[in-house]
Amino acid sequence: MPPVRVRFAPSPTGFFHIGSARTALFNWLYARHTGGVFILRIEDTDQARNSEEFLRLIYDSMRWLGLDWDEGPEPATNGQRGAHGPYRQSQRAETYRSYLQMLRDAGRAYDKDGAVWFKLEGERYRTFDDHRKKEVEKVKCGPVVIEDQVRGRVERMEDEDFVIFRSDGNPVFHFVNVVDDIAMNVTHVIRGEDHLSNTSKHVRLYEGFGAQPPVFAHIPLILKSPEMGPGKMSKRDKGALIEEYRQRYFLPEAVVNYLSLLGWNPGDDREKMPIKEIEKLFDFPGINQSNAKFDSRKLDHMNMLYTLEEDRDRYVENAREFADERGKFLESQAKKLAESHPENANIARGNAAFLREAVADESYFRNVVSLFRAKGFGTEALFPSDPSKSFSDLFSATVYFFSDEYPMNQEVKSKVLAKGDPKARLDDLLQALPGMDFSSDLAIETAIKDLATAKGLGFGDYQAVARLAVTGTNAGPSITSIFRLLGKVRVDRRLRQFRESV
RNA sequence: GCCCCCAUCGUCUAGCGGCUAGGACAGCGGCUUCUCAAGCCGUUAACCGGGGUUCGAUUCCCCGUGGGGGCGCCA
Repeated sequence: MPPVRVRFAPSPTGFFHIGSARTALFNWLYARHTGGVFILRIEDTDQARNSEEFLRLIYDSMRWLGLDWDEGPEPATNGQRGAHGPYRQSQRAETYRSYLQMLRDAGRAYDKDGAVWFKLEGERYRTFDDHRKKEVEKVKCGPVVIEDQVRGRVERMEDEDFVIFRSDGNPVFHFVNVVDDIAMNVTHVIRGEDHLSNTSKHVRLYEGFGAQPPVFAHIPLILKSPEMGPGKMSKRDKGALIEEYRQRYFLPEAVVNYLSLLGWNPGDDREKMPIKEIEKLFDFPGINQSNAKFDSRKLDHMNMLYTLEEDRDRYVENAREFADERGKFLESQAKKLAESHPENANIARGNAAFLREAVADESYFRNVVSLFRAKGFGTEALFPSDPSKSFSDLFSATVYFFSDEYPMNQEVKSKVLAKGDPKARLDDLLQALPGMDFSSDLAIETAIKDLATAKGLGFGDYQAVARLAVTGTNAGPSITSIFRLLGKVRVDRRLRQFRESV
């Protein structure tokens, strides 16, 4: 058995979306599973629609996901890695020319209407095509038989010559795809089911070159979730772009784990698995035949599982980076808005300044972020997808840690104030505060419990009103941690201020 | 219109002729903790329909229906 060589061949004509990522992942997994070679090949023959920016996004997204390639472009050096390059089709014109000559020499290519066509073998006849509303020439030949590793035996008739070089002189997808797979010794083609119908063309081309077709594995597509409507996931659908998850600081392991489960499973109940485990178990028999609908809630859940066990330092680093990025974004917004909407510009500038201050005290920032990490913050709550809500994120959830100007949730306020005797509880706390030990969560908890016991009450009678006073809301970390991080001075000031307002 | 693929809870799926049809997400109910989460316990929910084959079909075959994809000088 020759070593496995698989490839992922995206074209840089748009954002990198989860369908592409999943195809890349399955190829990568198969290479790693078999100890084979994973090739990245850029299919950029359509100059009109290509862009260097989208190309960069492919590299970045793949690296973020951890899908390293053994052969392919070397973007850092503008070079190539591997012996079968170049790996950008825009640089392979010579190869295509010589392969075309092979076809011409074998009498399998001819010119028509300025384009070059691939010639099928068989008896010819003309017929009217209803769909295309024109007469076409068909060729009588046997069906193409594909032994697909996922679909099983698939037969399809390929009965029309097709274009392999456009009249503008550029080769078309079917041609370059097959030529490169031959030239790069690709042994297994793993791609989306939308290519299944194309495969008959490809097999005919392999035959035309006298080459052995690779093993095909057509994997199921990722469809929209029911609430998004019918059809397959497209770049416009919410949650379709890998870039979005990166910007929202999803953990790439979580995204990869979720994606691996879309159309594949290990054959048992396991879902959350380290990538090494997935590598070990991944193989064609585990791949499903039916399409899978995308479910963002399950992805969120997977991300939460990873977040909860995420290494603390990296989590804090991510938060810091987020604050930094968001700060820059806000500053640039402020600059843009300065003349047209000065008020909004001021808000943006203020928020940016806030973020700068928040990260300035490193250990304090670290402590605050860690508190939220322990609560599984990591998805929408922490890093929202909607940039217009520029402040409804970690820093709206934590604003009271960094500023005395935190919003008071009026709904929560009226609810909390309606229960028991909040004013008395605030007075109790203010009175006990000077003597309280703030050295640890446990010490604070003990102090509040002692106070409650002395008054014939429970911890909860103090928790809600204290939380409201110092945070303005009813959600967040434990009140003891909040007290400890804020420190006695600020707690005292806020309790006092709040007491006066009620 | 033609061709190809697919079909188990709302969603991801296990099942590979005999199961009380299992798990996960979401939902619902409860417990626990100082709130919100998380966690724990419980619970609602599925074999698309019709024919065969078989002692027996979710499982194999055919038809229908439904879903998806393709039918470019896009990739």
